[in-house]
Amino acid sequence: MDKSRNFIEQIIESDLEEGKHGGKVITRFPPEPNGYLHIGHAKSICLNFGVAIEYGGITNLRFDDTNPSTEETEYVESIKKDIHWLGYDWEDRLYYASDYFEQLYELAVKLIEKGLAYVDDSSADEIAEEKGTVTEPGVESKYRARSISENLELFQGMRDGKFDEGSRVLRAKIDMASPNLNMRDPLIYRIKKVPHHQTGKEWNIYPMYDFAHSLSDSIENITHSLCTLEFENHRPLYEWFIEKLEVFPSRQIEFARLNVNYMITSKRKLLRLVKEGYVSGWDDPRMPTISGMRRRGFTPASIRQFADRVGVAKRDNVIDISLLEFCVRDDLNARANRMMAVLNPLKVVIINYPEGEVEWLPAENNPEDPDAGNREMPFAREIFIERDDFMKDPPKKYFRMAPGRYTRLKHAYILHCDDFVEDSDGNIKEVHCTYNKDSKSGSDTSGIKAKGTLHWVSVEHAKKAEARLYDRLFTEPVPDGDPEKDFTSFVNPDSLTVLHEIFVEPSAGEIAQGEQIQFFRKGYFVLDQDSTKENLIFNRTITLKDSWAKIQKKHKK
RNA sequence: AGACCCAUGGUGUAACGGUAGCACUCCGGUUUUUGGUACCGUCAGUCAAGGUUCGAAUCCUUGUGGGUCUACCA
Repeated sequence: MDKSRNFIEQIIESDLEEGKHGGKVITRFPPEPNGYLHIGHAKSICLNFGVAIEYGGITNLRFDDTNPSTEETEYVESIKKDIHWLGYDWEDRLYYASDYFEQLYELAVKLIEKGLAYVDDSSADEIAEEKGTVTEPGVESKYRARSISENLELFQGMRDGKFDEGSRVLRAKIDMASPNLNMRDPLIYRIKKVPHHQTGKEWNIYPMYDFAHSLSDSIENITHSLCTLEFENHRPLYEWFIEKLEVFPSRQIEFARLNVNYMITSKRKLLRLVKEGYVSGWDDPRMPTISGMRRRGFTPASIRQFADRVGVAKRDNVIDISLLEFCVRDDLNARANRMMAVLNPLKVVIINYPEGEVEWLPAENNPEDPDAGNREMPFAREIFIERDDFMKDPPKKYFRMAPGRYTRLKHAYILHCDDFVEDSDGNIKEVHCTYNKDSKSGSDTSGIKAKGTLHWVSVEHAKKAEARLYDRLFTEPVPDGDPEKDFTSFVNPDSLTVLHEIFVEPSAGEIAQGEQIQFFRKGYFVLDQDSTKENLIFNRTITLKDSWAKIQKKHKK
């Protein structure tokens, strides 16, 4: 059975068959260093690096740093870290568009010499005015007919800093009547007397995106330049520069950007969430940023799997976040060791268990992975169980602990619930049970059948910890889809719940930062970067699927 | 409304002129010392109308619906 190919893979395979570019495949990931990478970038990274790997090619990392007023090295560093974390490597091919500023300048000069570019003294407003509209053609600038030598001299003057910002631009001379607005004499250089994070004060002019991107691709011999759909209308311009300058023919191919419901990926809106304090920062575990997902406990493999499963096509899409959640659970189920933590404790006293006695019971680390080995858990007279694992008056399908019932403690014994203590308000204070000595896990000869299996920790041995429970950041599937309401009004007030006193089994105190674990029956967790030996902090990556919650929900209705 | 692009179950994606398949979700079931996992099953789709063809999701035409574009941003 052949793996089905997306349309980009099909293009590459057909190019390969034709022997185009000598069978080479070179892609690039071209982030602008003006923000943090998010889930949408992850798709692009996986696509670009993925197809190169698939077809024996290479992928360059190139920072598209042509606008020094919004870009910073802080972003350069975070972007590099995120790509490596995702599992991809550009080896020694770390480039910047700014590496090519001199070459790009020369190419602009060449365009002028060919009579295909001119310096325009018009103001931004005038240029906008003369651009025309979608239904009306534009008007040619009065500076359009300048001589080549005058253009050359003025362009050199722009470079030398002789003119003020905004006073002049270099434009390509194409067609002011083109139905494609991008072809109506687009700007290719503007004056910006702003220091650049890579080139310092060397330049007074900076190239525009279309010019820089097309020609940077060409300079790097990029064979397949993959970008999102909104650049589709730019492709004729991309090709115009390459054709007129007779340089390496990179090809731009557009695919649909990734959208995920209950998430937003607009850099501007993400910035607002940070600036306005809805989240703690770019790496808040609720953010769709790569750094946020990493802190949340998502694994690189799960994100790669997700990127693979969403597919690549040209139609607009909104992926159901449950697919991402599935990928995360699927990966974590296989690799996360199980441990026990009681998030909302209820004390159980095993009245026939000797006071002061402690048994260390072997506990399997991961039923999905026989090589994961065992650990030992202390068992004693007083334990904590989860508060909602006991009900004094249980409904029909409830099969956890209740008076008169038998319940299994995972890796330990079967308990019979004898009695419970409640205060005057009806709050359960503690539960009294008797255990059956012959029901020990692995050597159960008691013959007792227990429907439910509970997690637990020994009161005496458990460590206190903090848990941060995360949920979807928004309450609406498309938070920015309502023009009437600001997306911030849909921030989920319950997206973060902090539990200050949970109890974890002793070995949970020894896990490494960033190590994913499953708290038995409660979900996948990871140690947060704020965690210390004294103050353990666990981030809940995601809950387990919970069919009991589903049953409850159905009965409420 | 001018140009360009897109249209397959609830969601996403295959099928390249020859039996509409896969995944997620939903629903139901089996197994289970995690109400997890695994496994099985149910429901459910070619935007519309013409045309070409023995045969159309696929090619053509028209329509409809959606997206992008009028930054000295990328």
